[in-house]
Amino acid sequence: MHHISTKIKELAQKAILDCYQVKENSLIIKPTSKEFDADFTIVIFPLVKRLKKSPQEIGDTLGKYMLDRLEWIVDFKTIKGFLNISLSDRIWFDVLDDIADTPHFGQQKNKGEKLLVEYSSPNTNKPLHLGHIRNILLGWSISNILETAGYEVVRTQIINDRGIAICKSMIAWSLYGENKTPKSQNIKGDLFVGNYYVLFDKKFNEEYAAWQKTNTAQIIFNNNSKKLTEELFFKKYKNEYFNNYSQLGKLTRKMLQDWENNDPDVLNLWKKMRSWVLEGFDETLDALNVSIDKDYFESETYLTGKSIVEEGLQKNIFYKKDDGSVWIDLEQNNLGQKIILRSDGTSVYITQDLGTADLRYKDYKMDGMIYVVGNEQDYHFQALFATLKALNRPYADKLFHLSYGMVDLPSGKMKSREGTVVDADDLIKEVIEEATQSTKERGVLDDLSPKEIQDINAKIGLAALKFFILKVQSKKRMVFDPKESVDMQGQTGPYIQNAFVRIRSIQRKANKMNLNGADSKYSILNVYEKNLIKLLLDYPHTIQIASNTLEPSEIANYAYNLAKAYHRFYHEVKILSDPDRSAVLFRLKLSHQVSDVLKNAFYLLGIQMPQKM
RNA sequence: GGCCCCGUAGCUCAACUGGAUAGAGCAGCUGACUUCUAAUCAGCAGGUUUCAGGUUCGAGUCCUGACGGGGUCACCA
Repeated sequence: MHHISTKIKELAQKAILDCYQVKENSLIIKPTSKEFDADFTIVIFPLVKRLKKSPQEIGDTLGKYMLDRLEWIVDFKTIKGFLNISLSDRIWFDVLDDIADTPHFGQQKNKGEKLLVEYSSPNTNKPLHLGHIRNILLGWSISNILETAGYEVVRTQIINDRGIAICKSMIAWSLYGENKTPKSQNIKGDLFVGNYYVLFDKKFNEEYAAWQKTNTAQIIFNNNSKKLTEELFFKKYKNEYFNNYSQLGKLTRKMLQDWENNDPDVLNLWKKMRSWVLEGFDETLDALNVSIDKDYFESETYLTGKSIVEEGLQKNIFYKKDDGSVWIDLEQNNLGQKIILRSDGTSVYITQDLGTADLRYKDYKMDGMIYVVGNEQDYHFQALFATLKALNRPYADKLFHLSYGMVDLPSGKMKSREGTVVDADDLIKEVIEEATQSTKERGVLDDLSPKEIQDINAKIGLAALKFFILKVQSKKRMVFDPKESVDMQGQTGPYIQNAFVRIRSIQRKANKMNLNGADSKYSILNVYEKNLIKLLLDYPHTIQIASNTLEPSEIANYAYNLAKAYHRFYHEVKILSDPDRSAVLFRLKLSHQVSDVLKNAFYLLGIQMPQKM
């Protein structure tokens, strides 16, 4: 019964075959648009040329044929090149019954495939920000969607916990930290460490500014300035200063070497500070109500890629230049030459990713992987996938880059140097605060315990934030207006929650009225009811699309449309006070199914439903 | 400059993948709570889908070329 449209399509194809002895495979069937009174529409135009008959004649012939064969087709009309088909109400009652009888409606059957999803993937030197939030929400949501679409899913991340940037915060803490800890300062661990990362930059800039006045610096400037102003020259020279003259730079590079040589003091410091950051990350993920099954750390995987480099060289998939660096030729994929290993034998970004991929295969034997990473890395992933393909990895045919656009502020790009980065924890706090204000004003939660109130406010605030981000197609760059993100009216998460809460409220009342049981006498659907059933029927299809296109926004927009249709229905139709008992029971049943699907769809987005609001 | 992505109402986004008169929300204006929760509903207004060509019965969607925005072209990640 979930396949009304495919049934109609098949019948239409049969009709074409029987009436015109022509086979038509790419028939288009779609829901009839609102301004016409029918249920499904078959587009006739493509047939006109082949059959050399008028659209009207073809439509009428096919319509009549179908009307005669299927009892639940009750009418048809050919308008211009469109054959509009009307179905009997009974089929929609059957559909609703069928949905109600389907346990876990929307859940597709097991595909027997395991997919690994990578998201979040932060650096352990500063707290998460708005960009990470988009990443995490997309990763979490697509994981849920894939599970519902029948895949087994493993949620992972790769944590960048090594390298020069990490050492900067370690140096700053050793020099200026006075043995303070997140606990002693009562600061969240990731923010605590991030502050030292910022402090390093500040101290380094001071050091650099002082150095610029020295004779050495002036000589360098005079010899190399090439007409640049002093300011501009030293801006460009910063990196070289760090590597060749800076005291702090020297300390930092020394620390990285010591780290790679397993110096116990450095390792201890590194472990301590890393654990602070990771604790902080955990808190943020908790606050967002998401989780990750398995962490991979670059500190653990950065060496493993090297065995793959050996393998690639042996199989002549990679080649070595005279200086010792290793490359792969991806010219036939239009991706040029890609470096796989540095001339000094140390690994680069892609080396790690090759290693991590194999490590994951060893751990999980997955059939494929999805990397949730910003679109500035499109090229990297093309190269990575092509390389894994060249290496003939068993999972190489099912690798996807869920490439999402940057998040801008109304004022423009987020820039850490200009302090315009929106901190994840601040943002979460803010949206919950906004929800709290709102529920307080409206007084709807007054009879609940403080804990329940807090819980509901968190659900509402997070719904606003998450929906605001997930409703946008992932590949599009989006503008994040903090003011709009806490909006709770119109096309928002709370609007959809509100539809759910209205249904719960009705159900509570219905229970008190002892309105239970089934009644099948209700037989005439109004447009609002029919519309809701049609939308419910769309749900599995929507999951399919979202899963195929890796697009949570499909679910977000679907949920909005369903909630909107319910709000309309709620306003236009008496549910409990209708004198016809069979109507009441039918509408309760319909409402219940709507609430189930809304709840499920929101689950797919990682958003929870409150019972009251 | 080469390659990749984006361009739809004042703003934020849709448009079932080529189908009928391009839809929602916000902001603005008007109306609906003694009635199942008004975080709601209805209405008004808002568009040469950046531009110019092309493909065809039919283009916001496909192709070409401009223009505008962003990304990327590291032995960074």
